[in-house]
Amino acid sequence: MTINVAIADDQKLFRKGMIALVNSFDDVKIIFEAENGKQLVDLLQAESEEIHIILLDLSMPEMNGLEALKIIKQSHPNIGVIILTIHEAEHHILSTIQAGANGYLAKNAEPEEVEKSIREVFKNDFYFTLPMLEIMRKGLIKKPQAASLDENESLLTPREKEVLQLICKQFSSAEIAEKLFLSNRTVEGHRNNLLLKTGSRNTAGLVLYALKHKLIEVDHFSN
Amino acid sequence: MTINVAIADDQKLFRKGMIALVNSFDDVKIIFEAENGKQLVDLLQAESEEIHIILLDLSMPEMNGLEALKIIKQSHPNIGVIILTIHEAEHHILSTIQAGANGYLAKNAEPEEVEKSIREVFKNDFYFTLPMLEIMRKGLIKKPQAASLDENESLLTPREKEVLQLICKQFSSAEIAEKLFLSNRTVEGHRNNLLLKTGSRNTAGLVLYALKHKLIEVDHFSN
DNA sequence: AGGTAACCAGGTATTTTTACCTAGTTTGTT
DNA sequence: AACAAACTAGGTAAAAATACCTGGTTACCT
Repeated sequence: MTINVAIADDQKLFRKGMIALVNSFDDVKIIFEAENGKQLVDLLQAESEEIHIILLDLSMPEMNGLEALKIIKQSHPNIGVIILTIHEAEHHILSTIQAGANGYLAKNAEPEEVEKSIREVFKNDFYFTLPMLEIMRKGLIKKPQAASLDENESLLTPREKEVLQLICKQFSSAEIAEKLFLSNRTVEGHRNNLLLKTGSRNTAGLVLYALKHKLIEVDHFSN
Repeated sequence: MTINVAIADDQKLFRKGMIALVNSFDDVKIIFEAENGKQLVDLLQAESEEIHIILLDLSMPEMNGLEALKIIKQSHPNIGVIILTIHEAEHHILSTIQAGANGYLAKNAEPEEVEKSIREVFKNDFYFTLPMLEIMRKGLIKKPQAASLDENESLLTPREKEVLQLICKQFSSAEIAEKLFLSNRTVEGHRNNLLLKTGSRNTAGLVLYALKHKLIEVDHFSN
């Protein structure tokens, strides 16, 4: 079976080179080419042949690769998209993966890797190199940094955390005191310690601290 | 060349079955087995043969797979670890990837997939199935709810948003007034309107509102 | 030309928070 | 037994936030 490939890249020479290279692979055929994202999307709509793989450059005029990727993934979720790029910036990689990219290929990659990536994406739906997986890992670690930060949580005593959580629920010190059967002054004391320990200037800082250290979740609140 | 594999799983029957299966593959050999994470780590230290792949169960007594994984990745970063599990919960997948897992294999997978995953991890250092990639993507996506909530943002005027952002940066009304060349009373007026419009009871509520409506980002703050 | 919304700003009063103190009790640890 | 840490709670004051008013200006829309 033949793998049908489309390519989008604004650099004509590079594009033509890639077309020649890809067509030299067994059972792999370039169906059409585009020189920007807009054209790619249009040609894809018009194309009658089924496209399996798209080689997509990120930096293109008119409509860049990321925008095109998002559109394509909506209309043709089954097409495997391999990002072609010189950029190795984490940001690019992460945002393309979020958008649904199936693979990533450096423009200075070996010809063998091009072939491999196409076949892998066709077969397994994705192809990522090891350094990329590392970047993905880093990207994943960013959000649930709870693990790295909840050591600091131990900076706060259980009672302080409890008070902090109630502060984040928009209760005043007096209300918190009532809830916890404490004196207002005690709660104010905890509050002061919280400000000191977290290095915050006021309630706003406390809420942000609580969020950063996963003591509360944004979604839990009603407004 | 032979791929040397170790396996850790507390269920003896399953473990023995996997050993038989894996040994049936060409040029793949089980070197040793462990029935919990602790034993795996110990045996790995003692082993003289080079281990290429570890098949690792997550739920094990004594020391679970995740803990073992972290330890192993520190001492033997080049060993490819494939997680064996019945769990398909996102949480497990994400935390194992963060810990450096090289692949993921459902316990009800086809025997062919077991072989494939071992060879892929050995060759490419990782093997993930499509649904897993989807989960990784979801984990990478920061806050896709933005679209649903930023309609409400128009509830606040530009000036109000500006004031709100400064409130979240822990500035007092007086400081905000100074920054924006306004009277303190004006800022207090904006503050009042913010409380009214957002339905908050105090500053804590304002910060949470700002977060929910993506007017600020948690990561941007220092404490 | 009138209406509306955003923006600015003042008055007055109360509540809440923040700052800087001290100090007793309990609990757990060495 | 001594010690530290957590929890409790009080005093005093200043600063800030909240509540409820009023009113003026500008800009934009119809």
